[in-house]
Amino acid sequence: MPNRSAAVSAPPAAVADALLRLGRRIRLARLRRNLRIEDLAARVGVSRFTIAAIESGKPGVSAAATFGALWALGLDEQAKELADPDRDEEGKALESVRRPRRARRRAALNNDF
Amino acid sequence: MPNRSAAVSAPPAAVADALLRLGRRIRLARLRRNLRIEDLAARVGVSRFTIAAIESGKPGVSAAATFGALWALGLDEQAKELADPDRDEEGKALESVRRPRRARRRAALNNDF
DNA sequence: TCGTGATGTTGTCTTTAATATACATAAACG
DNA sequence: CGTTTATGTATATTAAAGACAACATCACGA
Repeated sequence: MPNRSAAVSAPPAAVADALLRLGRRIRLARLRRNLRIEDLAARVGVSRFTIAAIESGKPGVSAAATFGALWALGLDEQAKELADPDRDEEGKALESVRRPRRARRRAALNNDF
Repeated sequence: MPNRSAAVSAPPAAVADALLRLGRRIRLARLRRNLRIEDLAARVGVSRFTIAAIESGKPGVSAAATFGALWALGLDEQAKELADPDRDEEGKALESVRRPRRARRRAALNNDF
């Protein structure tokens, strides 16, 4: 994504690792199905270079291409459960009773003194 | 992802839905933690507009930004298990005994007749 | 082993993702 | 309420994502 963002040009190690692992797994799933990069690319609707980028874990590929690859391989079930609110124990614990539509910084504390 | 690719400009419904759902969930997780878009953006290393794009399910956002948001919210555990080869029953079933490093189209079938 | 074909690599070009700024809107909270 | 401020929207800018072509490499199967 243009105009250098730290998240893409130098992602946190955890993110870079996740993308690398996901790429290797997509490649494995593709080979298991005996699909060429080009075959998968056609199913997803991108060029073979984009699939190659996904499989090598490049940070810049679009989310649509990445999830599209999972979908084209029939691996999108788990993707649907990503960030499931019911499983977000930390989030549930932190959640206040009311669920605001906007976050708010703690009060400005503009009191005198 | 520049240069219009069908996968991004008009993703399959299943992919578009997945991105929309993921975006809504990221927003919910952020609000539960009482973070502003800007706060999350700072953690991820992108601008607030990119987080807004993720939360609205835009297909073009980079995978690094998307996974970075999950990571910054502490929701990356499930992401690590995406496309787990051990759970890919279809893939395991299709897999040949040998695991080739390249897919190959079925024999050219150039036999006479 | 040999030829075919899948994948890697390099380079160019086009399109657009991501940024930044400014302003509008509307939700929180006192 | 009324003020504060988070978020939405619009525009302009810029750097990179993605496509395409050509060639190199090397794995696979006959």
